[in-house]
Amino acid sequence: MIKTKPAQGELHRLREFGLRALAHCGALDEEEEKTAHAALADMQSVPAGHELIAEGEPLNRPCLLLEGWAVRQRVLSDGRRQIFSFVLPGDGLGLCARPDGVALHSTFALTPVTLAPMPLLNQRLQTRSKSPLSDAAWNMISLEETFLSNQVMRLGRQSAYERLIHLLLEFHDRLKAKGAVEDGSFVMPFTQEVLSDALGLSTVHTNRVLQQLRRERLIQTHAATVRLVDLVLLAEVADYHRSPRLG
Amino acid sequence: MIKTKPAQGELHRLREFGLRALAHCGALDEEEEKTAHAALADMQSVPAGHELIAEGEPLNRPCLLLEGWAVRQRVLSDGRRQIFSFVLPGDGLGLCARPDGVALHSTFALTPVTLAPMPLLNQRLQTRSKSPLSDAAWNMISLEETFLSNQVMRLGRQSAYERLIHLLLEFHDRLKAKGAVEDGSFVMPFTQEVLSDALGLSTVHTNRVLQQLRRERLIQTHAATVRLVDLVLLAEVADYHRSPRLG
DNA sequence: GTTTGGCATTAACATAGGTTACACCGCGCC
DNA sequence: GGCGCGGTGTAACCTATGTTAATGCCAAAC
Repeated sequence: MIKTKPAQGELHRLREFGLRALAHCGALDEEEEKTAHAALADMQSVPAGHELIAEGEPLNRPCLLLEGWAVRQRVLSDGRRQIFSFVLPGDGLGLCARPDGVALHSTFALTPVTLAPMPLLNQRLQTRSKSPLSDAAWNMISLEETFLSNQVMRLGRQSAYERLIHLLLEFHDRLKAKGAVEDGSFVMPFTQEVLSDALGLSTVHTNRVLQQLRRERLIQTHAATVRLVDLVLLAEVADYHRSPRLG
Repeated sequence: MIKTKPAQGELHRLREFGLRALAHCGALDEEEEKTAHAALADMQSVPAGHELIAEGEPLNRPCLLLEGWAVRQRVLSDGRRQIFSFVLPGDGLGLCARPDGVALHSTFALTPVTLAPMPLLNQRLQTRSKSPLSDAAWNMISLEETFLSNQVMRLGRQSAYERLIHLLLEFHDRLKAKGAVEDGSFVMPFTQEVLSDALGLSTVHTNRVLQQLRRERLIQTHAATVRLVDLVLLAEVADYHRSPRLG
């Protein structure tokens, strides 16, 4: 896999972002902050389209995603793809509660990504030491589970219209918790095909529903930026409930 | 909740079944077997239709399901129900890897069930002691995750026909691992509505697909018993792969 | 600056699956 | 033995979503 260091100027910004993301899940004490700070120096960039974790791979290299988006996915033997969940900047990657865990899904960079290995995260999960950092790790795992549960609900019992809204709201809230939302608008740096593979729809239909939402003035888009215009109404329509753990 | 002891005669059989189920996931040493044996004395029966674990409830009372079937489910505010996973006899219930875990789904008895509290299971998860019983607990959790992943794949990217076959094969393999399959046939003690709510289909369509499978002589049914006639062909059609962890 | 290729958009058409409604069947209950 | 009820089986019809294919747009590559 091709890996490079990010540009010098970026480095500082990303490191700060990483520390904030960790602290957001559970405030770090001084010692932990130092360890995390050191780990963040190891950050690496990977181009879009690369596989970050292969299905079946042992999960022993936890990372923090500092920049870019990734997905967890599986592919049927005839090529149909299902996206299970999204990994956003500030999210953990390759975490595992089980001692001998193995990846159930392949993890895949949607955009160029920057990530930093964060071995402490799994260590803390394994040893069950009680610390802010282990809180952070458990929080991340716990959120992943919540999102997966929502994904099942969407796919099983919601219409395309509801599903799309529900997913957009999830993005909104997750990004907002990371300070990446401005007046209801945020960046979704990927194609409608990705959205379709997450929602279990065809690209054509995903596009139709997007058009409808625009016509109804529930969302606005330009380039990769989406703006959710009426959050309350959208949440109502899609039976969406904000995860309390998003803080 | 109404709880009663099962009949005397049953008690012995169910206890043996419970011990075998635990041992199947990770062979017990003598001491653990004694503890488990004692715990199994506390078994209780709950009538069909009762909620065993409420959504949001803290997961601190792990149990072993000894008899009957249960489901984990969520319900949308307009009443649409989605079943996330099934709990079969011999499966664990209320397990949680996280220290402060809370149920994401409501767990619900499909039939009258008998279950035994098994506090040791969570203890072992929490303390990370290395023992056969903790292997068993992790195995159960790990299987749950696998099945949930398969559920997403089914709902997102498979046709009704494929979905149904895939789920039937999953039942087959899980029950077979517990010795409850005889020449490809096993008991599914619940209505087609349950199947529909698991597969994200209407009951009418579930019925249609069942008819089709019968016409194609891929399955046979009588009363609540199903027989999968050609396992290899079925697996091929539904892109089904047996979980290696089923032993 | 032209070409090219990926992506969004749109239209026409096809179909899987949903909805409603009703008949039927077995079973417990009076 | 008749009645009521929950479940299965069907049919007719409807619609959400898939498929195919064509068009246009824009940005990167040449």
